[in-house]
Amino acid sequence: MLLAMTKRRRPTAAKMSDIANAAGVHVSTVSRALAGSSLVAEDLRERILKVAHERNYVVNSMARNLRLQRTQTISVAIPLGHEAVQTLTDPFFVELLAFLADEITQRGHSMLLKKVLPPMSGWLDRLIGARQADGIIVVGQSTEHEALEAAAATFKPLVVWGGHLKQQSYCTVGTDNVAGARAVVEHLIKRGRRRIVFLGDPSIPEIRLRQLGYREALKHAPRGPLPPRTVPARLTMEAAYEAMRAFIDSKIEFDAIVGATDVIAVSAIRALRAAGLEVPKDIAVVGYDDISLAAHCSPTLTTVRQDLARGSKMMVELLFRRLEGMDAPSATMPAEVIVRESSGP
Amino acid sequence: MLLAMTKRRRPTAAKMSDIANAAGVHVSTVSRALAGSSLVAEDLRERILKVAHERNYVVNSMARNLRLQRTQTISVAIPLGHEAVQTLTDPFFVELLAFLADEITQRGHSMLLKKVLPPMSGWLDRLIGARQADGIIVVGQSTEHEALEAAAATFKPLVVWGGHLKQQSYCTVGTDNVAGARAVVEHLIKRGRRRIVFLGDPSIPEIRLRQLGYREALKHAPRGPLPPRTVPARLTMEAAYEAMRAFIDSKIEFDAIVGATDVIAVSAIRALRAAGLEVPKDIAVVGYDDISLAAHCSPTLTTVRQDLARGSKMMVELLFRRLEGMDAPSATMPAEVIVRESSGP
DNA sequence: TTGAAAGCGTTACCAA
DNA sequence: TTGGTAACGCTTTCAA
Repeated sequence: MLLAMTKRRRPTAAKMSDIANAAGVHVSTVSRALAGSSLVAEDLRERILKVAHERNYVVNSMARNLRLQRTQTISVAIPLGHEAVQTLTDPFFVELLAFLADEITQRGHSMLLKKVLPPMSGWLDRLIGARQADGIIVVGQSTEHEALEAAAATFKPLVVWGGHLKQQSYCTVGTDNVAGARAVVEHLIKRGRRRIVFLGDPSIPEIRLRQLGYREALKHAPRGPLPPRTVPARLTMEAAYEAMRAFIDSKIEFDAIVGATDVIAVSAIRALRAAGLEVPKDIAVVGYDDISLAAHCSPTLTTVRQDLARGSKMMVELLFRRLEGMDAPSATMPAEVIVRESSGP
Repeated sequence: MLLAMTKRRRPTAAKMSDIANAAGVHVSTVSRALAGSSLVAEDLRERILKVAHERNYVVNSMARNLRLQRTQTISVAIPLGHEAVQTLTDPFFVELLAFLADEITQRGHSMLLKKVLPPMSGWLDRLIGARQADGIIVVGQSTEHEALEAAAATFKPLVVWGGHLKQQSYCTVGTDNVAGARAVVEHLIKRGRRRIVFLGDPSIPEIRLRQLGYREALKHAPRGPLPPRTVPARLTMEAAYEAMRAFIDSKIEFDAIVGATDVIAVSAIRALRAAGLEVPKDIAVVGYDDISLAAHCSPTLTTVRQDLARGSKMMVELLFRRLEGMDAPSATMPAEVIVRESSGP
């Protein structure tokens, strides 16, 4: 009685056997008709389709999935093991998601979005084991390199956006972080900057590779090696702002900042200005990603562009190749320096 | 033979009966043990859990869903019937998605992301009928007011982000578009602007409500009514830029632009500058949404803030209430004017 | 060309 | 407290 008041059943949806009864045939015939099998007579098929349409019938995907042992779904997982705040804020990832949704939808699959928060233990095995999806795309390696490495040994339909590391057996798609970072730092050196600081968290593989490129550029500076310096900064606006502010307070001299991401770079600019420093006059700043904000912030941000449309298309393509049992190797795409105002004249 | 070369089976995952065999009990006992039922003896439960853990067992969600008649999944659908380009680009929606992912995950559900592209016919019935999700959140009414109205009659667990229209039976969450737009236009009037143009596509319900607020503000201007003028502009950066450019070319005089969204406002600023006009000196510009770009673009954008964290929390809360069979009415949240540089001194 | 029946991996009811 | 069994709604093999 109480139950009847709080719980209310929604109208039971039609199932295939209902359609079969209404059309005066067996369920198996309806199944064949709906699948467009050539076995069922043309006129009968049309009659069945009409009945199904009239009753708004849609095949129950739970039953269908169980029977067919596939879900027509791709899981997109975002590990946030490294984030201070556990919310998905970086526009880069979010833009990437939108592109992935496009590509996955286009192939007639659904996209299941999974945020993964600490404690991280066993998340990938659970995700694979639950069989909610036919394949998995992981956006960003975060702190999960080892988990990915372990899973890839037995689970093939797995593609990761991130940095390509040496001795890595899972499939990654990403831009050439080392070359991209090196190029943008070389650009800073060309503009006369000598005390260039890297702002970012090198415990994340992609960031680590960018740091590597940064160091290479300094080491091979045309007028002799320049000293490297890394200031750790997490990926959120607030954390990066704080890190920049603390570094300014330390009174160490510098004339340029290499943000590990655009979000970090933009936050650094805000902190620099708050401290009375001018960008790019006093301090030049560059970022990485070319999120849409980069072209619209003030000053506009010199950065390294990652082609997300291409990247997401590539990831989905590789994943589907793997779903078909074929091998699909990692792919590294070129990164392009986009020169704007923040790196100075 | 050829098949064997191209298709490769992944290692068959353990199922519940495997665990049952290994532990020397019946499947039903394993099921109970895994569910934490008090019926199964403590020591036996632990033995079963250990066996399951050793073999990395995870319950197959396809089978579980079918049996339980629920999916622990929420579909988030984004109708793009109105978009020129069919890709999900508006940062506002994308930020909203991120928050929704947070809220849905927190309640132990998965989030299924669905873009809906033209032709739109029947998409909602299909989405409901397929039973891939227990409930549905629709982000933006787009052109789909009627479809929503029809579906809401029989399907309760449906919540829509968008404008609250009169005589609407489906559940919406959104900010008070009329009041928000009215307030920001009143702000422009206070700053001395007299020829204020609305830039946006009023065929979308939310935008239509903002246009209404805009008109109200003009009508009740303190020194007598001001003339309204709407320039239609679709929601993408490119379309808005083009629309603004064309309007500038028309030589009609104006001194302020009300962008229906921040994306439109930012694009308008770009077009105005390209035409040699200064913002805010020659033309004041305001937007709507307060996406993160608004605080960082140049000049910074005066806009109407929608609290997305609160909005998404509200949507998910209402949806879950509806899943439990309770009624849950629409909710309208206040909108707040954020004054920045683009509206002038 | 159609019908009957088995089976996908769970959970829940009924017996023991 | 445990085991057996039916059922969730569909697809597919085998018979007719």
